[in-house]
Amino acid sequence: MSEENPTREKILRACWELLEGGDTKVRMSDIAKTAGVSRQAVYLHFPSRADLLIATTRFIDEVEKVDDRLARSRAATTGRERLEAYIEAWGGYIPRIYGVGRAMMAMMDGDEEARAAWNGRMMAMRHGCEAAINALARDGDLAPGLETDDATDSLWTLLSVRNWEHLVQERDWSQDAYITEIKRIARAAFIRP
Amino acid sequence: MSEENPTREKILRACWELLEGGDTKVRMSDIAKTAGVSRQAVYLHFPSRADLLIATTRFIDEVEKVDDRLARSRAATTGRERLEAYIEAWGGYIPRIYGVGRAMMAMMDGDEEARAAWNGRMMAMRHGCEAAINALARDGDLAPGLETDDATDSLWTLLSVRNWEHLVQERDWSQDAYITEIKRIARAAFIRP
DNA sequence: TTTGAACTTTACACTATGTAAAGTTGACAC
DNA sequence: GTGTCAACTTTACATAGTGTAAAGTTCAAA
Repeated sequence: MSEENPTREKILRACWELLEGGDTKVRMSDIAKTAGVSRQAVYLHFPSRADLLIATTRFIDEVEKVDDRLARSRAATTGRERLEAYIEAWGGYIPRIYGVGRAMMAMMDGDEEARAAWNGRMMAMRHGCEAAINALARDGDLAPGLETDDATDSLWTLLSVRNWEHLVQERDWSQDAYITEIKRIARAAFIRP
Repeated sequence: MSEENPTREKILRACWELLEGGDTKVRMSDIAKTAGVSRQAVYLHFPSRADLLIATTRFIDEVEKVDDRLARSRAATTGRERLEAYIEAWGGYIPRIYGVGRAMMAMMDGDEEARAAWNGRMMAMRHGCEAAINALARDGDLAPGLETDDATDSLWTLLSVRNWEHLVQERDWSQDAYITEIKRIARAAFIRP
């Protein structure tokens, strides 16, 4: 897991666990307690709460192997397949990062570092959208009258964590129903009829 | 404006103005200073920051006449017209409330009262979505295989403030481009081909 | 001239982050 | 054994913002 320091890892796992638990207000002292270390020990490893959250997202990425998941969608040959594969890959990943993502998003206004870190991740996700849209365009399957840039922004918005939150968390959709519906909308909106 | 108390109104307008200005961290003391009253005077009129924000959204609703705007979409006869009219009405209203909305959304995890108030507004918006979807279904124009409940949730998600934020604030889309694209996606996703 | 409401001023309690520094512990070196 | 170093704990404190409390000011109306 590329984490050789056991205390650091205990803290990261504690942070992950607590945020995953849906606790909306996780304090540094909560994390310390869960990790079984003193609050000050946390500051020995992470200069600030924002840094800890950012490190936690990176840690999750490694443990859950995001890149591998998303890379798989690149194997698809046609644009249509690629679009679906990407929605499945990213859409399936959202629940894994939602806990920490929520905390990061909450921290975004106020902490510039957290904002940049989260935006960076979202821009990486946008590249996947761009690749899918470009593959569609290459096949001549992109809906007529659409610029690839705009279609990329649209798809990126459709796949946002907030939309997942709206449907799965607030409206109680199942993960499967979410994936199915997003694919349906994406097909309808981006693929030439 | 139904606001007979001048000091109270000064505070509400100050709050509105500051949040509209994009300031992400507006403090009670900032609002007091802008309103030209002492910080304590604010607490004389509003028990807490959450209450002030909630009162501000209501104030904006009255000044901007949301209900009137949204009601106009009800005049449309066909489902297709109604869908477009509703997207224009609500989509056009989002920029007016975005400043305060952002502050409310930021406050949502942490303050149950703020959460309930904002969710209430969003559920009211969902009713408009439901009416548009029902009108489409009545005309036999709803895309096949769609339950009206699910379609309502989908449209509601598509029209979320967060999606407007993604496109207009983060990706620099014009308001017109936003409206046009949301209408396009909605047509593609919800109307029988 | 008094009274009362609205507002100001001053002070303080509380919570969470983050800084600072002295004390403890245990492994490893010699 | 003794010393030393790093990692960790403990205690204390600075800071920022919300919200409470209460005494003082002002001004208009009875």
